[in-house]
Amino acid sequence: MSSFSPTSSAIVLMGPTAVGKTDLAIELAKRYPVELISVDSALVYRHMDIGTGKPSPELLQQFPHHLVNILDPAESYSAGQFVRDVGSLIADIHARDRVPLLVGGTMMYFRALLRGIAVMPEADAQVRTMLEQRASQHSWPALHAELMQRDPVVAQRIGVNDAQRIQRALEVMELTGRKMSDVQSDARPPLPNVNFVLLGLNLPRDQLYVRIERRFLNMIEQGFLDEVKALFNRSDLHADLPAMRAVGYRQLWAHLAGSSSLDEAIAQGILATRHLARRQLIWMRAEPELQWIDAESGIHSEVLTELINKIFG
RNA sequence: GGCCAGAUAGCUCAGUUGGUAGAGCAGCGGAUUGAAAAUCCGCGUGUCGCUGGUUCGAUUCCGGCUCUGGCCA
Repeated sequence: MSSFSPTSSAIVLMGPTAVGKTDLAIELAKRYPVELISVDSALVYRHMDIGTGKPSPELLQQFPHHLVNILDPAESYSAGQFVRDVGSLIADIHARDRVPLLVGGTMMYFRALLRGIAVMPEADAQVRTMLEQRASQHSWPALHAELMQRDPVVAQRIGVNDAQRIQRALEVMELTGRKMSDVQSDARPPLPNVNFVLLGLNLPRDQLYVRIERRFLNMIEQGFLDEVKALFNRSDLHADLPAMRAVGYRQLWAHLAGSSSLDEAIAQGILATRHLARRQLIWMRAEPELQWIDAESGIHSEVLTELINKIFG
């Protein structure tokens, strides 16, 4: 059996929300010399603990996770920032003769890490405001038509109603003077020398959906609403922030703002979580190297054992 | 018990001047380059409650029945 060098390998553990990624990662951390890196666009935020399913402070102390609690909810993170952060983390972990275990469910971050992401300017609040004003005057399809003139390659893969991507493409042109399609073609895998071992944790869909509902209701029992209330009461936060658009937070925020009953907000939160899980699984299916692990067997999975043995001998 | 209104997709409902039907939501599939737990796109056969009648043809019109609301007793 061939084996990989631990100091050039990294374990990637991805899975839909509520499938049990954290539990499995902790089990691995108990048994092997790994260091955990969270790959999660919501766990980066402080003060968002219950609704994100963040490991408890005790667990985080015992099994430290990189890239957890690194930002205030008023700030925003990005796939590009993630790739920069994770690159140096992986190098450091390898230098300590340990194996990085990247665990999470933000599939775009995994994609950026594995296949690369172009060097592009960060979001620019002024440019975005300007584009939103133009959109409210002329509509997003009109701006899409403009994009079709200026950068047809990118325009053709963006829907005429996809406000977010139309805005981003025009923003990049505004800030760089280059077509986004040109800029994107520069993307390269950022860590070509790291051997990523891809594991995908999954459960049958109906079981996953049951777990999602149970977990959401459990979060409510744990005081999720109070957590959102504390954020809602902060004068510097608002519903359009990336952090406040997170599943569950968005729906409970809307309830606190008076647009739905608590029961409705809970039902909508569960629904949004199911939708999230479905989209996560779609990303995972597109990953040809991914080895699927049944969450039911978890740490006892034969596939997992075999791959782990290849890394650690 | 009487009167009235309903009964159509998993749910809420629209519709067919009689030629076997379509929206929203759910569900499913997909896209995804600094907001990604975001954003966008695609997919609609279901004894049209049951049963008789009229008709070339009934989910549609008529009768009976069943069930569900509401009102009256």
